[in-house]
Amino acid sequence: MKTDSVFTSRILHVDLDAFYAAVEQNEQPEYAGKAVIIGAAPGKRGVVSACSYEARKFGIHSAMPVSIAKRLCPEAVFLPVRMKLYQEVSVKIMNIFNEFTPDICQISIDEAFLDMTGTDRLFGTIEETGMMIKKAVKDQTGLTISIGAAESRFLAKLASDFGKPDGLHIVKHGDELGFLDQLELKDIWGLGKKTMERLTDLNITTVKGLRDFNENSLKTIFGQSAGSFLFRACRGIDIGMYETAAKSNSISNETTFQEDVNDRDVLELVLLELSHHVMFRALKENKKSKSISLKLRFSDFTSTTAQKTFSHYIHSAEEIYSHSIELLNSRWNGSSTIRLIGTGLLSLEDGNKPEQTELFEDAFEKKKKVEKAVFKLKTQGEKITKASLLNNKIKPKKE
DNA sequence: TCTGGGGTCCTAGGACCC
DNA sequence: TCTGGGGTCCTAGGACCC
Repeated sequence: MKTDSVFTSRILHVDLDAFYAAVEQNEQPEYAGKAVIIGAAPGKRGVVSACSYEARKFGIHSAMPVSIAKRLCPEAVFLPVRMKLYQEVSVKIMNIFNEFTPDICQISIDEAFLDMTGTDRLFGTIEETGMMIKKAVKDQTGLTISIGAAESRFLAKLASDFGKPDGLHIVKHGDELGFLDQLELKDIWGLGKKTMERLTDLNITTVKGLRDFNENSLKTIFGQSAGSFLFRACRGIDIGMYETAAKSNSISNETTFQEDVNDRDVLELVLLELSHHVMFRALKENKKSKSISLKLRFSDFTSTTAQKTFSHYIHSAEEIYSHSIELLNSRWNGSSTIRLIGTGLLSLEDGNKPEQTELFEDAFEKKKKVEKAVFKLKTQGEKITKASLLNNKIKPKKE
């Protein structure tokens, strides 16, 4: 068996091709070879979550408004997102990866880094390893994946993108700059629309061109963090991708209305439902928080957020709701029309972390118990609707 | 053309304390 | 009386990613 010991570390980035669309085509063979678009229903507000390669030929891409996708390709198959199904397939595929290495870092439903360092005696060269993984996934699920290999996560991720679909691209030791210079600046991970605009203003249009700027200039122009990122990215220096454990966690739920709203009753009812969702998820994940956030987006698409941190933990949906209302009142004059409303918990902590409860202990303990009881019933499949929710729903419109 | 939903990280300013 | 500098926490907004 050949070995390629020239690799000091062997990182693979594995990415499922057009994942949601491919799963749907796999499940429903009559859609194979067709333009399939997963997302909001045509005619409704929403965007494309994912689409098949056949649909991409029409210029359709994810995050595009569905209304435009419909115009570009009226004959496409439009399907709703079936997240649960994709989750199941995702788990299956991650288990396949696990047969090749225990060192897996899953970064989204359809992507993972596999550290294959030191596995050459087991699986052969990086090419051979990549081909084996691709074959295993294809055989066991019928889905195709793209793999990028390099000595760093950053380059491996760019390489898998470069080879899409059904790709296997290897960035060889010593060829990092050669690989980067084949890419368009916009294809660099972490370089979004705004930064691209600023780079264009500075007459920087290529990865090579970006390398002409020294680190200090970039830090002065873009700030410490972004400047340092740009300097390293265009040189293929590891940027420490996904290496730091996420420190602040949050849970939020939001809704975009089909038509803009300025009816307080509607906003409050939706906020109540969202508050219950958020609290339910927090309990399910055994997290607690002292901070609440509210998000609003107005008809003109401008957004605002408001947040408040308390000295005690938030233990009930009612608390989220009532504080959300306060934040709503601080941000909304009652006349402008609202497109989106959302609420959430910030800076989550371990739910088991002991807490100091002083004054309102009794009231909080009571609420906590009620919430936990409701949660328990919900998870047992009982349909629980809070009395207040029910009342709100049947409450007659303002006289 | 008209823009979802769920996240993370960074920045900058203000409050407050030492 | 007016004056520092540093540290931490909170808040709002922005950029980016999947």
